[in-house]
Amino acid sequence: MMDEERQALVAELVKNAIPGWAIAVVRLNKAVADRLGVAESDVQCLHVLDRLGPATPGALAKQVGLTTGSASRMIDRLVAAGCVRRVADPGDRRRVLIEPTPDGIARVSAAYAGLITRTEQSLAPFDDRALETILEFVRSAHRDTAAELHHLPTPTD
Amino acid sequence: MMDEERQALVAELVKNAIPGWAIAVVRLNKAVADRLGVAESDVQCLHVLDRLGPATPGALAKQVGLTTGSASRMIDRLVAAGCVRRVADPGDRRRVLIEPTPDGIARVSAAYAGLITRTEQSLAPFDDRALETILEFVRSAHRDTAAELHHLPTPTD
DNA sequence: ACGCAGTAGCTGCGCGACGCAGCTAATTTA
DNA sequence: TAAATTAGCTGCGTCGCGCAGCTACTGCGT
Repeated sequence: MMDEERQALVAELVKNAIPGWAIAVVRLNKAVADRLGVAESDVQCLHVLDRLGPATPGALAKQVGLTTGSASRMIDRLVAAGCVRRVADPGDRRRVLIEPTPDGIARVSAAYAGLITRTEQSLAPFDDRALETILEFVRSAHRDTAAELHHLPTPTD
Repeated sequence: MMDEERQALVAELVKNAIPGWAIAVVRLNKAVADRLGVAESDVQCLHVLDRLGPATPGALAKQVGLTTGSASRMIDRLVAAGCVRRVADPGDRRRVLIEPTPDGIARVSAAYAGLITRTEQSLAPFDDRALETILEFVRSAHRDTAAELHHLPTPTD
């Protein structure tokens, strides 16, 4: 059985602190999309490309949570905005690789430069031991969220 | 000057771990909206109501990042879905208070019950000292994100 | 070698969420 | 009391999205 102190800490984290942060993150994502003049999906797509490198439209559709048709239009917009390029796959002539342009990467990272600076400053008071704890936590939170993504999508209810 | 170990930890956090989590959070938010059969803004609205209690349409519009007109339609949808109620403000007859229904609260928290359980399990290995560190970090990250929202918004701001 | 199912991506169409501008009603101010 | 301000709601155009169907290419089986 958990002691009360610990229970209160966990409850505060999962019921208040983390959800509050998550809500702000979603709002910020929308704000960034509005600021860049693109759809939220487009920003998400650029994030995925920035993290995973070139990918096919089909893979991007899965990552972003769109149908392949909508992903095709999304890529059209990003190409028109000069953020990505369509590159033919020589090995399979059906496939197309979507590749972020330097300008696309620069634009999206510029939008987050302020937040990164703020966060670095907020991390300053923590010692190395604490930073390791935080990193471990963030990674586990990422795993949990990703896992939930694969268990939740049951539209057939 | 920071030692290299510390610099690597901070860089990993702000350039990989946190963005990776944030991307998953945005995807999950969209997945939950799809699952509940409502717009992403609607889910965000329910979150805000859950955390802050009854609010006016204007306040909700600000919190969610919509115009008052779009917020009005959003509330129409949530009323139709049985998630919120419009309650007249007796003190100011122009104003309307939006109040979540028990059913609305229940539905949105049910959608996140799995994630909360997962997260509680992931927090089990951390001792009380580590949990305090994590809580402190999450709160500061929340503050940073919220602050960025007010500095980034519209170019006309 | 040939045909046929499977895969990858793109397009016509309708739906719905959004912003904008304008409206009414109620409150506040001069 | 009249004018200005605030709160919320509605017509209309725009645009992102899913769905279904299409073409092009691959690879499997006979």
